[in-house]
Amino acid sequence: MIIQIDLSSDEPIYLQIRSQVVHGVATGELQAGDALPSVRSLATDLGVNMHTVNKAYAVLRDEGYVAMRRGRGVMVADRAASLTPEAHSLDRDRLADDLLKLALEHRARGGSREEFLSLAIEQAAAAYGVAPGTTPGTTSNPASNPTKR
Amino acid sequence: MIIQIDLSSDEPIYLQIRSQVVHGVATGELQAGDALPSVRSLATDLGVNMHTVNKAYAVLRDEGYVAMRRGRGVMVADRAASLTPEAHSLDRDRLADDLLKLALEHRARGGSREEFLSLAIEQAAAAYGVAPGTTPGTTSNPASNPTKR
DNA sequence: TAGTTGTTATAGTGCTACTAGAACAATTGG
DNA sequence: CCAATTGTTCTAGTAGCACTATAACAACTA
Repeated sequence: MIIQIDLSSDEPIYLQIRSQVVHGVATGELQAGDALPSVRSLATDLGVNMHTVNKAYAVLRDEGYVAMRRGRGVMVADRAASLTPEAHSLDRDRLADDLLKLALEHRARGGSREEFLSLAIEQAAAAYGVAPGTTPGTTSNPASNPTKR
Repeated sequence: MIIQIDLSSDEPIYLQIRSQVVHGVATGELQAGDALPSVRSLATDLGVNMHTVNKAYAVLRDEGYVAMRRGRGVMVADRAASLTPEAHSLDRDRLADDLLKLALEHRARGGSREEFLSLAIEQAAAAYGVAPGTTPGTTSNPASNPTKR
């Protein structure tokens, strides 16, 4: 998996790395067991410090996305195996919270509910890599997202 | 309008203030022309420094939500009047971007597209203060949101 | 004129992001 | 076993942001 960062971005480097790994997990480009570049090699590739990459990986480890073992490296974890119902409920609450914030700001800007929902449907389709109308299975829909952006 | 802050929160104080004003604008609790507490008085009420409130108001001014004039105070702006089509398009792009991020993270956590969309519909309804089934007008739906949370 | 308001300037504290160098411990492969 | 690689931990420094603190200045109101 190719990881790229934007040094001029406001977003911290370690969060950019995190986002891209999460993105890879979401699209299926990264499967459980896949090896990720080592802390040192990725740091060299990106031209950043070792500790910055280490922090990104540590966050991903705390979130259950990867497993780190010294001497062996970093690999994608089987997140489904370590998912407690409480954790899922927390994720759901956080998502609901974030969606509410977006909807409120959209309304404050004069946007309509319909516009918000049509964008939500559009972006959900992009994230899941399907046409907005279809109803695919939930599991594994590898990469292939020829969306704009 | 009553503004409250949580000093123990991770979110910066000035952004907490901003969010609550935006929330007020969204629900209609704050109408164009309404006066907001002065920088100094709100700072005293909240127990924070004047500059913290000033920064919050400055952000709101830059976003077009309020107008500040020295000697007179701060009032809610008529945002619709100062909304260029380009600005609206930018807002839309940002929202789409944020929604895509949320959808991708949701998928990375193993969540389904259907779950994401049902939450989006639910929270949009909460933000617009209507039952999820109805199709109300876009404009003015004052406060009244007896949702959980 | 006096009081209130936003505006600006300087300065200090604490925290986070990032960099830097170094050493240590577990694991792997020759 | 030995050397290389990997994650882990430590100390330390720079830069920027959030917040506080004083103070002065400028525009508006009563």
